[in-house]
Amino acid sequence: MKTKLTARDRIMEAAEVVFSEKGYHDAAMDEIVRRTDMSKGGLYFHFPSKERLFFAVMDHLGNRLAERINASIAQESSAIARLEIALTTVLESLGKRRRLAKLLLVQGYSMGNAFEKKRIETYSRFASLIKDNLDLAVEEGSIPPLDTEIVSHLWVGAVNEVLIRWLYTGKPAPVKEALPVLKKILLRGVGAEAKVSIGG
Amino acid sequence: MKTKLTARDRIMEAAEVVFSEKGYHDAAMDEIVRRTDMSKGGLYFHFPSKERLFFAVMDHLGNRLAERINASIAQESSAIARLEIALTTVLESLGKRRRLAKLLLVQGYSMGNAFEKKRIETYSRFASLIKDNLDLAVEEGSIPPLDTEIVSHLWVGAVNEVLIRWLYTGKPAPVKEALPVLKKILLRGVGAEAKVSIGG
DNA sequence: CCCGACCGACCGACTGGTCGGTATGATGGA
DNA sequence: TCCATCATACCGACCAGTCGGTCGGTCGGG
Repeated sequence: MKTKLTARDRIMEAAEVVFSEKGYHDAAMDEIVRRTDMSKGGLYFHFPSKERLFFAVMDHLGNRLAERINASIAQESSAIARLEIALTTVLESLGKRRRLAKLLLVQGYSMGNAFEKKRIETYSRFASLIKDNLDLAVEEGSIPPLDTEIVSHLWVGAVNEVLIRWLYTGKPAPVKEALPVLKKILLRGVGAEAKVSIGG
Repeated sequence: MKTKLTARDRIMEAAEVVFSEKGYHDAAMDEIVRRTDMSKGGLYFHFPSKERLFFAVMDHLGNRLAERINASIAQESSAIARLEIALTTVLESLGKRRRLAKLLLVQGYSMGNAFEKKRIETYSRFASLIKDNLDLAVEEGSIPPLDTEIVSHLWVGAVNEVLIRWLYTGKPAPVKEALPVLKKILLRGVGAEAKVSIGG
C-alpha cells in the first residue's frame, strides 16, 4: 500500500474544498479540475457527473464522522454516557473543521430538490444512532419511555442549528459554550441528568 | 385601500409558488413571468433582481407567520403558556401550508452563500421571540436560570428539523404527532412541565 | 528479445442550451 | 405632453458534459 493518493482521492479532496467554499451549484467543475493535476476528461473518467461526485464526497465525510463517533462511544457502557460522548464528538469534530461542517450541513441544498434523498439518508444515520441509545436508556430504566423516533430528530435538529449558527456568525463556540448547554437541556428533556453538569 | 392586488403583490404570489416548488436556483424568472399576467420587462420594473424578489417573498411570509404568532400569544399571561402556544401556532401554520414551509425552511439555500444573512435574520427573529419568553419564565421563577440565547436556537433547530423531515417524508404529522412530543421534551428540557402532557 | 495490437487513463477544445438581465419602444392616464 | 408602466426581442456569460484523440504500458506470438 502506497502512501500516494489515488486519482479518485485527489479529485475528491479538490472537490471537498471547492464544494465547501462555493456550495454545490456555484462550484464549477472547471475549478475542481483546476485544483487537481488532472483534466476535465480525466475527472469525468472517474466520476460520471457533478452530482455523483458531490454525493461521493458527502458519503466520505459522513463515514469519517460516523467512524469517529463509533470509536468514541465504543468503550462506554451506559446508554446515557454514550449519548453524551456522541454529542461531544460531533461538536468537537465539526467545530474544528469548518469546511467539513459547512459541506455536510449546508452546501448540499443548492443542489435543489435532488438533495432531499441524500439529506434524509445522512441525517437519519445520525438520528438512528441517537434513537438506538435512547431506546437502550429506556430499557435500562435510566429515562422514562418516550417517542424516541421524534426525539432523535429533535436532537439532530438542535445540534444542526447550533452548528449552522456557529458557521454563519462564529458563535457560540461549539465545544466550550454550546456543548454544555446542549447536553444539559437535551438530557433533561428526555428525563435524565447530565453526569457532568454545568456550573450554574 | 382597494381589495384588488397590486402588480407587486401579483408578482410575489407567482414567485412564491415557483420558488417554493423549484427552489431559488431552479426557479426561472421566465416561469414566474409566465404565471403572472405580465411581461419580463414589467416584472423587472418592480423588482431589480431575482435575489431581491426572493427576499421580498421571504420577508412577506416571515412577517405573516410572526404576526400569527404574536396574535396567538397576546392573551396568554404566563411565559410558559406563551411558549406552548407559539410552538402550536408555528406547527399549525407551517403544517397546513407545505408551500410556505418549504420556501421558508429550505428553498433559500440554493441561493448560495448570499443566503446566509437572510437566514440568520429570519431565524433570529423567531429565536428572539423564544428567548424573550424564556427570560421572562426565569424571572417569573417558573424555570431555573439557563443560557436562553443558546437554548432558543436549540428550540428553533428542533422545530426546524422536525418540519423539514415532515416536508421530505410526510411524517410525523406536525400537529397531531410532533407537537406533543416537542412540547413535552423542550419544556422539560428547560425545567418546566407541559401543562397538557401526552397520553403515554 | 522484439514488435504490433490493444487498453486504461487521461487530455482539453468545443457545444448546446439555459437564464438573468437589458435595450428600446409602445401605451395610456393625468 | 410626460412619465409611470409594461411589452418584446435580444444579449452574452456561464457551464455541465462530450468527443476525437494521445500516451505509456503490457501481453502474447514469433
